[in-house]
Amino acid sequence: MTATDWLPEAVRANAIDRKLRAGQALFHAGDSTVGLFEVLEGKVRLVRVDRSGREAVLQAASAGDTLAEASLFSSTYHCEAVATTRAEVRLYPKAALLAEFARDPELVRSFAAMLAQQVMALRTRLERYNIHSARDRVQHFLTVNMRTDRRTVTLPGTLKDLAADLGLTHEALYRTLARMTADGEIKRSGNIIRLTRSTYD
Amino acid sequence: MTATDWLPEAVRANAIDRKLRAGQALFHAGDSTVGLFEVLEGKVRLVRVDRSGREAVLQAASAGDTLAEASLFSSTYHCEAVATTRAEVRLYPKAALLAEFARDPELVRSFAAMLAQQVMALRTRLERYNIHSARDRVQHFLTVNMRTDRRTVTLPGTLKDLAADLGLTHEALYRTLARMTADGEIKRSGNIIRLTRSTYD
DNA sequence: CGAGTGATTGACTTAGATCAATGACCGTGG
DNA sequence: CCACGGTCATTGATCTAAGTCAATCACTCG
Repeated sequence: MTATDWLPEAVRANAIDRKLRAGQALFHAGDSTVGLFEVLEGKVRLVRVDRSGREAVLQAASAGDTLAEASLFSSTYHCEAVATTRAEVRLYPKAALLAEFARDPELVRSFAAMLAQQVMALRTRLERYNIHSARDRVQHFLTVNMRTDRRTVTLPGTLKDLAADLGLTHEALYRTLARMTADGEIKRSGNIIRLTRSTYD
Repeated sequence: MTATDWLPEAVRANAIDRKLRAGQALFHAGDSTVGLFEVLEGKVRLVRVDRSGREAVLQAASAGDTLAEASLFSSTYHCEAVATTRAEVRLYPKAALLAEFARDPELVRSFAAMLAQQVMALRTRLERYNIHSARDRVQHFLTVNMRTDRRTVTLPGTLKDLAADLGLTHEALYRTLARMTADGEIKRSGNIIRLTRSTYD
């Protein structure tokens, strides 16, 4: 379920790791594309800069995220990539990847499947962000991430991470969870949240 | 640049159009997947329902949007699709699509390229949503959607649509634009916004 | 043991949501 | 041809939920 699971050995073997210091650029707009990046450690940002020097973040990638998938189908980059912390990235060179794509059509399908999955996940997060109330946003998250028992959700990381993921401050999340617990809507034990059967049904 | 541009004639020829009344379901969780949907008119929602009947919207698709790309690689649906208005959808049957995929590897690449593009666009919108200030959010939108002259942005639809896209109420957007205009940051003429050179640089 | 981080709660402020009203515009049907 | 219903654009007033600042406690790690 990691974003690079679909990559075959042939491509992995050609990967190149690279360390970056904070502030160092990975590529610039206009550079020729070199391949697919995976962030191993630290944080890397894709940024577009307008003529007055204002920056707009296109993506903030952390460990485990992939970068610049679309660049595989384009000859130059259209944004900057900069490490915002000391970071380590892995490059899967474009040539090796495209060669594998040509040799193995099934691989392209896996790639497409992974991308389709991502599109869905991103759209879902986007919908969540359209909900303005913190409580409803948490509800949305819980409903979507319910385990198959349809009762519990296991939180992946820290609550702070979750807060960032939900687009809330961590304080707002703590308070919201506290209120939901007080109202008997959920029960928490460690990093597991149990949905209490709603009263109206 | 439409989401279905990559579809070849062979697949288009097999498309099936279908009209839905408001509230009508397109498919249910557990149903076998039938193909890729394109919304021609109206609105269709992908929804996940939890055991207490609470709904979480996974995607709200309007005219021009595509639906359930990931279902091409899965045998059953994992959510409900319901028209929220009278709507018309076009179905590209799975069999025809997969057959074309098998016949023409280049097509899968086009599909992947389109998805990669979408992933990037969605990630960018997500980053925008992480910005809490309405003004900075508008700035982000403008910087990202600047035309090649790097000075002007042409608004696609109505301001209300844009507001929804930005995750703001239309009132908030009007006010923000008014303030930015008053501050000389932008100039508006019709649906074109011109970025005034920032003062600090 | 002290530094660093996560979890939590309190107090205060504010930006944006909400409710409301108005004018412009546009198509349409009588 | 014009009145009318609908939607967009815009602005005002008000309210509240979430952001911000701040403090505390628990825990881990070297």
